[in-house]
Amino acid sequence: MTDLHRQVDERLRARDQRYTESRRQIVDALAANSGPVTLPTLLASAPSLAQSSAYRNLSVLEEAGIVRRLVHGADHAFYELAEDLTGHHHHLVCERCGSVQDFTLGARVEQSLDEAIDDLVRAKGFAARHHAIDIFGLCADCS
Amino acid sequence: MTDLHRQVDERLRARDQRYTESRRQIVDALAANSGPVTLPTLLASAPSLAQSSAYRNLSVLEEAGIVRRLVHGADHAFYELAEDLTGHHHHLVCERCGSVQDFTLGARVEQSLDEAIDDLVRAKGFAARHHAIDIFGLCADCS
DNA sequence: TTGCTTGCAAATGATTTGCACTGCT
DNA sequence: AGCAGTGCAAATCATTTGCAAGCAA
Repeated sequence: MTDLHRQVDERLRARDQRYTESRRQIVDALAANSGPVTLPTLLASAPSLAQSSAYRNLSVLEEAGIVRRLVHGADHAFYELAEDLTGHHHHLVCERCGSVQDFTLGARVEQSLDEAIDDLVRAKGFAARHHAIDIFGLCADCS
Repeated sequence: MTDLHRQVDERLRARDQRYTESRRQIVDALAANSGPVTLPTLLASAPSLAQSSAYRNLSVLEEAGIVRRLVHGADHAFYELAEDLTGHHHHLVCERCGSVQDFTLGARVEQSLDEAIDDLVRAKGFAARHHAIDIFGLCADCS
């Protein structure tokens, strides 16, 4: 059992949930992909899963802080492993084909951004949990 | 006729579309609100509009670059005037009540971010059109 | 046994679309 | 007249949910 699976198992147990075979398949499929995937893509990677179970399990995994759900206006939502399992990153979103690709920013930029956000959020009385940067445009294949 | 209406009219004409009373009502409602609004909110501001017409007109306005549509996972999408009509800004998204609030970052931070993004995007062959920063958490009312 | 999980089929609900009608131009 | 815009009702489609059966503790 890999370290990833151990962490997932732990978080599910903490919420009195079992780490079933279906859930393991979902986590494997998400870990295998380089970026966020849609439900149809996910089902293609784990053909034995029922669609409704996939949705249900993704929502359990999301509540347990294992999976993050992204919505960018395309038909389907995208799913990826939570940042604390894979590392902080952001997304390039193709406005034509809807694909989503990960990227990271240098520590310097992230830090100055964090500081600016801290100030702002304090002034507004907003309790920030995380931030996301999306870059919209055309991916290499579409442009 | 205000400057805003003049600009909208111009962009619609450029696409052979008319600036009708319904569309004007939508633009007024969006301009009157401080942040992005959902369709139900919009309809409340312009009760004589049919729901389907509101959706149809918003999509026309979006294609003409007058309106921007935001999707953040809540039930409804949010709509706001395009940034080149109102100025560059970002969003605080409340994870409990789903409300969305605008904010701006200092020029220094925006600039260092722009530079980082330029480099990145060039390396990936991605044609960037715009970026968005979303901060997720709990708004002042919900926390 | 008890209760979490699953798969199937049916429901939900935001958004889109067909169609007939109204109103610019 | 000719065609864009509108409202109503019906369709679409991702996602959610009810329910009966399977399975782990």
